Amino acid sequence: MINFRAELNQEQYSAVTHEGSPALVLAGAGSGKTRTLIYRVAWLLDRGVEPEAILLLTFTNKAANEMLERVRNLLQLNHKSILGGTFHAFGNYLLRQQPELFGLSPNFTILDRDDQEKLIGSVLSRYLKNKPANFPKPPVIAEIFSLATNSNRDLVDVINKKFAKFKVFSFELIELEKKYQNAKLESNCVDFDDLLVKPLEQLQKNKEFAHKQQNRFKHILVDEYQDTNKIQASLVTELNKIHNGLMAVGDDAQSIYSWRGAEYRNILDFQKQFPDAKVFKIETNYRSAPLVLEVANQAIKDNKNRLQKKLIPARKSSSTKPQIIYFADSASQADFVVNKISEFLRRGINGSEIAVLYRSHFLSQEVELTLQRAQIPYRITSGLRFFEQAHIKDVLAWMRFATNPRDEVSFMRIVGMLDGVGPKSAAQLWEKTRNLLNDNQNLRNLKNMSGVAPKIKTSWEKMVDVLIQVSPFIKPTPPSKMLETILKNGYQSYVESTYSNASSRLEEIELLAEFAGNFPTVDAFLSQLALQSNVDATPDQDANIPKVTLSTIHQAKGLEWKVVFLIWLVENVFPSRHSVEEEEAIEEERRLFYVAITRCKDYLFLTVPRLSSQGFVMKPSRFLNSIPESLVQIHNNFNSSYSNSEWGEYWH
DNA sequence: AAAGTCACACTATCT
DNA sequence: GTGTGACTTT
Repeated sequence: MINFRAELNQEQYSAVTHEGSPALVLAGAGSGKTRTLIYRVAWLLDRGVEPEAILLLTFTNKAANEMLERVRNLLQLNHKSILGGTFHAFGNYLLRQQPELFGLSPNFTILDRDDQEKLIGSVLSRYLKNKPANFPKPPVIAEIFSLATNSNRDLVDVINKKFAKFKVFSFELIELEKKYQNAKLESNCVDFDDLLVKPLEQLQKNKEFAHKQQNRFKHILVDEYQDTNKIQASLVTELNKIHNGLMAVGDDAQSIYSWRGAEYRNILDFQKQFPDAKVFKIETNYRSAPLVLEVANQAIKDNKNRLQKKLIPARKSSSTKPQIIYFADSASQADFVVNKISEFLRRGINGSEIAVLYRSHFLSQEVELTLQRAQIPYRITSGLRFFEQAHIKDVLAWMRFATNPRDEVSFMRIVGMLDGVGPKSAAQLWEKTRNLLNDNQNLRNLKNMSGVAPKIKTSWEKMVDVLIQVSPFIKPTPPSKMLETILKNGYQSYVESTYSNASSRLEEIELLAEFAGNFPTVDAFLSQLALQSNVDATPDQDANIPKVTLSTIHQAKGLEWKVVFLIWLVENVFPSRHSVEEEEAIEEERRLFYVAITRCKDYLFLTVPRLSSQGFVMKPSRFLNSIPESLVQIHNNFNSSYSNSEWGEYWH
């Protein structure tokens, strides 16, 4: 049905139709990497491979869904049975199939980073009654644990190399880690890392389980392979053992997640790992104008650790040069960006074709405010995920505890909302609750629990009543109904009396309830939320209005826009001050710079504010030095006022 | 002693 | 917007 030869270029075609051994596809930015993967899936199906035998692992769930959707359109078929999503979502899938195999009850819940920190905090306060001064706080501890897991290294090794100032606490941290692992099991909870580690453990030691999975997946397709970590690479290696049908797609120049354990060496070492692997290179870039591409090529050239690979433009050259613009301060930078955006909009470019990118979330503020003042619609990928806001987490805590009454973190969150209950009494109540529910998880037992202080007795009983009403054990109700019950029986009035912006928070809970309507069971609903990335989940009331995008570079991965503004190109911001000490870290920042530039199709603006808000002079980013002046237009615009006419020449 | 409240600082990057 | 630390109230 599909004419693969006609619809793909030669490079893509060879990769898509490869057979008989693992394949590594080195696909430069904008080279049709996604297209290649989609046609690969279509080709496999076309050749009669059963959809159940295909596993598609991507960096976000959204990417997987979009790809599968495009495959369906391509083949005009309905393949619901292809498994696709993030490694974590896949891990969750395996765990849900046979929870007992992994030491879990079927109703286990997933801890996000915030929950993880809370659990570590409560284990810590039980374990170390008097914390030594300078003992790391839960967020840092979580980072240490997680990095060790994801890079498959010893805790001590990670502490010595990356967290040297906590060397003196190595012993305590090791103990704490064991207790934390234990606490998760007792809570019947898993964290993100468990979603990878637990399946890998079973694949390595449980022959029967391994065999079943290895047999099932004849073709494993992995996107963004440069950002997989050791555990993920091992997972893939194990799953690949019988059918050997692995195809990994990636670009070592775009590896930007080493700080969470990603190993771009997984790409460099691919042929060592799979000796019969075939390597394909896709180097024709369809996305960017040649000058933009040349800037990108120049930007990355100073990196030593990389595979030699160049991007060749497919597009014809245009006269528009990328621009580097210096401003007096960040306020005039923001003014310029917004003025320029209005100009593009006036000239008929759709808002959804424009993006403002930056190194860290907080850098978006000025531009965001200026856009608001100019009444230009935008969407922003905030640091805080929608599902991680306090009020959302609150209602979810009710649902989670009702679903999994061993979930300590959720319990603490709920009782913490009762008037007169703080951390101390919450911990005491948890001890009692845990003992009471130990042999019988019937929430009704909590109603008359002894030792509940008189002043909270009434609110405690009310709380238990709500939990009983929504308990899936007592009577299963759809998640949207559960939310409604929780809201009506107290949470709504809690929000109203707690937050000044209660109405907008309640609206968001409404939105959540609507979303919950898509899920028949709580388990499905809750795990979906935990696994959803920020990119997947931007609730949008008026999705039809085109919006300018504000995003971190990390979250912009894989996306493209006609117009890209890359702002705050200043030393210690980009590259970040945390990276300037180490060459490896600088190389990663440079890759990030490269990712940012290669998002752009036509109009690229690199902007530099010269004075900080405190008035001291900032140094322009070193990355600008690697761009030859001949490739760009440079503007010095130190006066905060600039005339629009000055930019007129830009519009030829 | 625990809970509540207020002022203040300050932002890595994320599944 | 959130987390923290100092202060006041229960």
